[in-house]
Amino acid sequence: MLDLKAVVADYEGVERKLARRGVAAVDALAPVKPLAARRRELNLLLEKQKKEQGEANGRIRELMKTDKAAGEKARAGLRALGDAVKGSEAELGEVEARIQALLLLVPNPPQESVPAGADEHGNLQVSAWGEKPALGFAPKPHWELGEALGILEWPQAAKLSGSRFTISKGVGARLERALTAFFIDVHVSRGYTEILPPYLVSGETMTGTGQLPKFEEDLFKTDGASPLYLIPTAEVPVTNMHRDEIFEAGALPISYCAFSPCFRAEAGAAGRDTRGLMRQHQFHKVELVKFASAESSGAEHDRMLDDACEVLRRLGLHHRVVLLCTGDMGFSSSKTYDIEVWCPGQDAYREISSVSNCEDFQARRIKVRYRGADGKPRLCHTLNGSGVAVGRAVVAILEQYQQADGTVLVPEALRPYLGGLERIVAQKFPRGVER
RNA sequence: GGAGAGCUGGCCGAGUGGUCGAAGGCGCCUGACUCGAAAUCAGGUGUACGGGCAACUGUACCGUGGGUUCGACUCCCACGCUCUCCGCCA
Repeated sequence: MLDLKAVVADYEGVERKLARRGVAAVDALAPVKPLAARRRELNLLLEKQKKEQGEANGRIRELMKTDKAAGEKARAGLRALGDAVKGSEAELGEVEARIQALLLLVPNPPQESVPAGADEHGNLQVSAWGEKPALGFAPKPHWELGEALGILEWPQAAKLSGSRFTISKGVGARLERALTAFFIDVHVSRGYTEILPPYLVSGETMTGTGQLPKFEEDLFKTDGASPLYLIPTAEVPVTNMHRDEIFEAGALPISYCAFSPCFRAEAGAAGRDTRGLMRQHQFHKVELVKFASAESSGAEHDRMLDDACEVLRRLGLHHRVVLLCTGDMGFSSSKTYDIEVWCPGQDAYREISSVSNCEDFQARRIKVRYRGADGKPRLCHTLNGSGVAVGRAVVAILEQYQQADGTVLVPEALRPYLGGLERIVAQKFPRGVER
């Protein structure tokens, strides 16, 4: 959320920064301007009225002690003043609620260093690690490999839940569990604290990180009197964990890693990535979250990117890093790097991690602050990044480590987590005939 | 799910209609004393929004939201959360 004070102080400046996101962002902000002016008027009026009321009440208090009759008489005249205060309060509350509702729909302005662009074609490659493995045969996509190996299963999943769900079996299931443990172990060794958060959260929590109110159609929601939402990423509960808190100076940065399943409605993605593991309603992810000071968030952002890349380096997975352009960034982010891993079976680099600096955009919504050198509370900067998506790591391993005979080598770093397994070979599981 | 108790400042805790941002204590900061520290003494110590170049200053905030009242931490209603006991349960 934008700072109303900043919007009022320099409307044109804020507008110019927002314009890099496109006209829709500017249009979202426009109606705030007249409301802010009205809010200021009401604030001044209300303070004046309250001061009058306070003074009048003081007089009555004294009167009641000395001359009860006169006091009773004075009471009657104050009714109007009390009503006026209530009226002003009501209108101010209404105006503030409208401003709030509008500001919640305005995206975070991009940092200066973010390149301009309308969509993913404007993204900028900033680095790459490793190279495309020389397979020497026509690589298969992971869905063919997974099915042939018997470790990934879609027809049965569709029977249970419909499209965009997968069942992992045998080594396939163990592979996800192994990757999860491996990712967490790497991040913990590099200073992150492990968190296992709730997977269902309130609407308030979803609003704190920016999923609501604008992106409700992307979320799964429970029925009932007090509905809850299924988290689309552990970023949501972990970032909201410190809502309304003030950190003492020196406590920052605070770094968390959290495994969770992620639930996404994938509204609007009809027909895209319908095969395989790429785009599921439910997937697993290890998420990184940091709370940093305003001064250090840029450096922490780079460090988080490196932490996410580290797990891919240890797995020997070829990948590249792109800096997202203004048109491709998420709502809450001021700057985002995507890590794209090479998927030879799809002949494409596919996103496996997204590392964002939200600056104070989320912190303002959830009031997470820290004391600066002067002892005054300041908003934290929040950062989040995948470290990394587990299902997509399975995809990359299957596709990059596939062999001509259809087996898949296990990256060395992962073998201790799989009981020393060096190679995934076809497995058979009991199966009846469908009738 | 049922019954009871409670929710006040960083923490503990007083306050049952008016002078309460709120007693007292703890913690923390500053100063005095000390070679230094402890102890002791004195002073200070919240957040938000607004006004002022600034020193400063106004208003609000006692779980949340309503209501009663000239005036609510204090009375009424609803909700949330915590704790204890009972039931159920992986």
